[in-house]
Amino acid sequence: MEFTSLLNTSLDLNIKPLKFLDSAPTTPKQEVGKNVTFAQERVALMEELNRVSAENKKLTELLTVMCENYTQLRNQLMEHKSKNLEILENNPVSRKRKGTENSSINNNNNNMIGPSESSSSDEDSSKKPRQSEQIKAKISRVYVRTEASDTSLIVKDGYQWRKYGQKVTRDNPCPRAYFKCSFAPTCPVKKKVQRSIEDQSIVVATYEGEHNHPNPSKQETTTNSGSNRNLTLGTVPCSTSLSSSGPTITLDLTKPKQETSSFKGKPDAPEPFQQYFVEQMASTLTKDPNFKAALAAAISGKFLQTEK
DNA sequence: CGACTTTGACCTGCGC
DNA sequence: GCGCAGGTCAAAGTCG
Repeated sequence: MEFTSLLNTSLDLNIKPLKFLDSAPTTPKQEVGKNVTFAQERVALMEELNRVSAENKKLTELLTVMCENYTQLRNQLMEHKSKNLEILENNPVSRKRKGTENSSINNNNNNMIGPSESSSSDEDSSKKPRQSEQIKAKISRVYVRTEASDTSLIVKDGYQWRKYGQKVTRDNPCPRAYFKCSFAPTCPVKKKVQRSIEDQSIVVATYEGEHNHPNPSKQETTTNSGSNRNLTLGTVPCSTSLSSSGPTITLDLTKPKQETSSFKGKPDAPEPFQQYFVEQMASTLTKDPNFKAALAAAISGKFLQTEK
């Protein structure tokens, strides 16, 4: 478990200042009523703190499980890739359009997020000769969770796209939309967007090629202050958003491969990752009214202590 | 009026 | 060669 050992997600809420209440000096009889109220508040605060601590512990456990799953999946992926390479070396010529071995050796798997789609999509394996130059181009796949009721195949990645076609493919009843980057007329990047056949709330966006211009949204990101924030996850650019269906992390995998894969290659350099987690946790906690209440109680307790 | 979307037609590659 | 399937084109429609 490489990350949990490096990430200390527990929150040092410094609950000790409240202990002054236990050792509060004896008060005159006329303040007995006041003490009762204080005692009640103290009990309530302690309960609140216990609850928040328990929640914190739960979150830490959850994170541990997530990291374990990630490592497991990564190992499986590496194993799978090496196996496929062996197969390809043994059978170098395969003209099957539906061949899965081609798709498994291209860049897709390196950039995959979420569950790997072992079934279906063959769009990357069926490259035409006139697109032979594009085979070399970067191909990445991004999974984005959206509202299942949302029928628009829009993946907000900061770039400007122009839809030029839509097609219903054989293996997926949901239509596939074809987009071209319209920010720069010379930009060769294309994008295919289709809902996952397994989970229709997940939209799969496949990017082909590299943008020959900067991300037009990057200027805006510096002034972003809403619920949508753009962060940099190490060298992996990503954006987070909180929706009714829960938080969504979208990785911008259109960046050059060496940049996006550097995280995988250097799991022993998790500082930006840790920073990202801290930011995420801080963001989540500041949105939690219970946490705010507990924090306010802790701070007011500290003030009371200094006043005495 | 320009930019964008929709959608049917067309092109091309692949398998049989 | 034919049919199928994915990808692209371009005219028509829509919207701000």
